[in-house]
Amino acid sequence: MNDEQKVLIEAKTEVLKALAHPTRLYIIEELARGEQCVCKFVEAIKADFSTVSKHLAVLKNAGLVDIEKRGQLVFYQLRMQCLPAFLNCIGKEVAENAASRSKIINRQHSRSRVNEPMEAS
Amino acid sequence: MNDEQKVLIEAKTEVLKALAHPTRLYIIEELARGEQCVCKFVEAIKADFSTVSKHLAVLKNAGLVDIEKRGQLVFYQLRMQCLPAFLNCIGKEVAENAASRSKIINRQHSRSRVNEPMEAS
DNA sequence: ATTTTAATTGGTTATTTTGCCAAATAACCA
DNA sequence: TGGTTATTTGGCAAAATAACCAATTAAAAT
Repeated sequence: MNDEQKVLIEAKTEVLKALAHPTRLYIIEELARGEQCVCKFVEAIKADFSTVSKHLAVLKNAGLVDIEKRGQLVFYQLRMQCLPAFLNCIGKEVAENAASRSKIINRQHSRSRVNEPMEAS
Repeated sequence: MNDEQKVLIEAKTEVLKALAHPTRLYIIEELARGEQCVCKFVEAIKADFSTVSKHLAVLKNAGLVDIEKRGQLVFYQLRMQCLPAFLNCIGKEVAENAASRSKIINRQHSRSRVNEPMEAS
């Protein structure tokens, strides 16, 4: 593995690390349905404002979201268009793997599925 | 967020956590090109055998790889078919984001791209 | 101008993850 | 049988992450 390879892999890892937390994944899935302000997440997640804000900062630094400030609210929007398809695929896999153990995950997966945007090549 | 939602999100997060490490991501990308034995990774990664083995265990527990023991070698194979497409997409994004800063990542991305299997619906 | 509301930042502590070493398995070979 | 090679497991120290509190910034409303 040479240096260039390493740089690229580490950059991709940053993106994956940003996704790899339940709170952040939840935020991403919400954003897949449309932009949201920070306050909405705080409400839904029931964590400290500062906690949510820090998670959002991680997503922003990874390039996964864009920000738009309107009035005193800050709106976050999903940036990486290939995400919904992938998350739906993971959801499907996870549901299949869990199928033998329980049916809860399966049912929930159908409900949480999100529309995937058109492929922009 | 109800309990069912939580269970599903946490299950998906496990998968993403498994991907979110440079060594494991490297392994996954190699596996996308075809099965490999543990010893090949040890060589390429230059880490302790035990370290590589533990990373592989993480991938296995997340359901990302299958194992096949042949003789004294253990072969790992990629399981989640939607991974290559997603990793290629992340690579593209990362390359674009980095474009202004440096051209290294861009060049490397073209080279590391991996073929995506047919969509199995 | 001051207060209020929304959000971010800094600091601290607790938890999780990682990587190496040494020891244990497991299959093949002499 | 005993030895060698490939791999996994257990344990521990070091590094990275996460969550909360307090303090700060910034826009809006009074």
